[in-house]
Amino acid sequence: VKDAHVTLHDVAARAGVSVATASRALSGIGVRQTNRTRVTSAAEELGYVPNEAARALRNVRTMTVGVVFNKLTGPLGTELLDALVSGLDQHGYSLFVATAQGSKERYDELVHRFLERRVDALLCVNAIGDGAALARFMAAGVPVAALFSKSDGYEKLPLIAPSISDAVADCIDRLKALGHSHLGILRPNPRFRRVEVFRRWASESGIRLRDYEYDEEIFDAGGFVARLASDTGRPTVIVAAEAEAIAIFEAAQQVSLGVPKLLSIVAIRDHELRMPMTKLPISVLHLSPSKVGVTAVEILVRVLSQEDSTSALSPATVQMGSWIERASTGPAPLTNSAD
Amino acid sequence: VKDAHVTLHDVAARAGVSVATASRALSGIGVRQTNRTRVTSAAEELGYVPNEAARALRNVRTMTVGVVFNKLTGPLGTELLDALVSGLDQHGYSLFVATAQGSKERYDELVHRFLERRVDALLCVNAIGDGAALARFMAAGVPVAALFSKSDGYEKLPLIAPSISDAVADCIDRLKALGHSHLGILRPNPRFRRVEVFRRWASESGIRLRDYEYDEEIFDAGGFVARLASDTGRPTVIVAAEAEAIAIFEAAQQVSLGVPKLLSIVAIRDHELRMPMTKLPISVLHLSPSKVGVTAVEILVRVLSQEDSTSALSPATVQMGSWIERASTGPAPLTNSAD
DNA sequence: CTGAAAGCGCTTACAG
DNA sequence: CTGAAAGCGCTTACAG
Repeated sequence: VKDAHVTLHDVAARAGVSVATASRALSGIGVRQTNRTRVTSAAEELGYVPNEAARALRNVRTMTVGVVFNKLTGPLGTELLDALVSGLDQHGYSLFVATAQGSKERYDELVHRFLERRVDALLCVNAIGDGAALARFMAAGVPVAALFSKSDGYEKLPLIAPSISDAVADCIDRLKALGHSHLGILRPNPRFRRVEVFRRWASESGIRLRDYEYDEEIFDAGGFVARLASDTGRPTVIVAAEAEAIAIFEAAQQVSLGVPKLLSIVAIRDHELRMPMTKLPISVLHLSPSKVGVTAVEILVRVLSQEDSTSALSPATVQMGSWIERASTGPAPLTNSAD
Repeated sequence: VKDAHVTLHDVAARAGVSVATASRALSGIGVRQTNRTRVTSAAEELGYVPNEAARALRNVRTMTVGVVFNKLTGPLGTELLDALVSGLDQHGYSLFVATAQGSKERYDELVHRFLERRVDALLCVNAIGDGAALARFMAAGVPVAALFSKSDGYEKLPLIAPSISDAVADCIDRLKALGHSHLGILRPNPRFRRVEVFRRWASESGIRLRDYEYDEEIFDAGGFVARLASDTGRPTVIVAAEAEAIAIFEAAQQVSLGVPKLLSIVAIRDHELRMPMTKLPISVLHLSPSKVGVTAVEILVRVLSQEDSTSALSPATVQMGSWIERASTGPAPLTNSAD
């Protein structure tokens, strides 16, 4: 029962031509007008659907791209994937998706799997593992790129990295114009590289920067705000992830630490999801991972469409941040400008 | 440069055997021990990676599954996808992903595309469009299932549908035990089928149910709570989507409509994302779309592994809800039990 | 156990 | 413009 598929041979027979002519007619190569119409209508009547797998074997290209995620869940991944799948689709590529769910071993296995699938290109999102299969991709001239971040054996891959430095610059410029000279950043303990971008721009603008570490799991906004309120030398602006920024905003209102009158707040928004729990007008640094996807597709398609498969994917930095000012940031209070 | 891939022919040559023997050795079919080792080591040395596309052409199966989404973004989609890709992967299948981004035409095109790819099975999430290509899938004996919901031309597909009725039953039972007899449901205007499930179980338990419609975009929690507070015949429990439930909780506190003393609240949680804006202990009906994915994979694999490809995918209903009680639900107040 | 051969469905030089 | 033929890389009856 399986494979009741109509084949090119069937079409050719019905049209009374050779398979070669049928193939040419269907792909728009020069054939006599009469033959063309006969073939196309035969294909139509029979419900012919070309076998892409067979075509892939004959041609070298499979017209597929593989993307392997470290973790798929989480809003960043979804947005990226959405951009990738839509973009590649427009260029005729189908996308294989795989996820390692945090396991290095799985990650390497999945990369190898796509080698077997003969994908035309490979995208490694937040790559981890030994990258043993990468050499084979190189040997076969298959372009491979890392997305977002890379590590371990994937270190040598060209990286298409996200950046928010432009948006941070906008934000800092604006805060400075508002008279702020002391900025506090709330960050979960260990890695939170974004702080570094702020540090750089702040120092360039002559703005003091202070770190506040906290436990992501049990952030006590009330306590934080209380400590802040009793600190006469406190920053006049606080930057935090959106959830924490909201909590701080609410807590600040309750201890009458007016926002933005006495304290300005900037949120970093990780995702596109509607955030309806609050009507609070928070100024925000908005991240759009889809921009990384769009850029990745552009770079990929450019390389793939070249005859000379230099296979040289160029690394890139994608500005995925944007600065949106709302009412949670205002002029710096005069009171504690001189601490 | 492209396709510097080592082929089975190369391996056979180096091992000094025929390609047939090489093939058999690699797939563990009976060959002499000496030959087996020679072939495997030859393959190892050459870095042989089997060409899955060629294998697919020869065998009938491509060991691929296609999933087309109506919309990929949004937490439901991600969780479902994660479950699908992990599950199928374990059974050796690779997953093609596509998204129509809300367009019916695109949806149909993408389904057709997967026909060309000769996927072994097709999953249609929230299918829309004329479903013109479905007949071809049928003819080819390729199993196709709809996930979550179906419409238009996809109506006749077996549906793997999510349900929360078990969790709702748990919730209602509990509320009844707490003495509640009047329940209010907040729902965005048009479609919000979930309400029906509540209606059914409420009526079975002899609980009165009242609908409140609202505008999702500009829900005024303060106004809602104010109206509620001044209504002596108000429900003693309110069910709402999580965002709105939180807003109501907060608003209720401000007008001293104590939760759960005077009003119990139940939230419906659509996704897995950490929801840190609130420390509020809200009782919740939790949705896990990944369960739908897991079930889909089970059903699919069962059919695919059958010799007699009956291609008969069975429809199923997946309980994806769970009832989690916290402190926002308590005993019904005595005051307005007799309205 | 092993090899030569056929064939999966297509495309494309190669001759007419 | 057209057809017969080769070949993409594999697997599997079919004979030895």
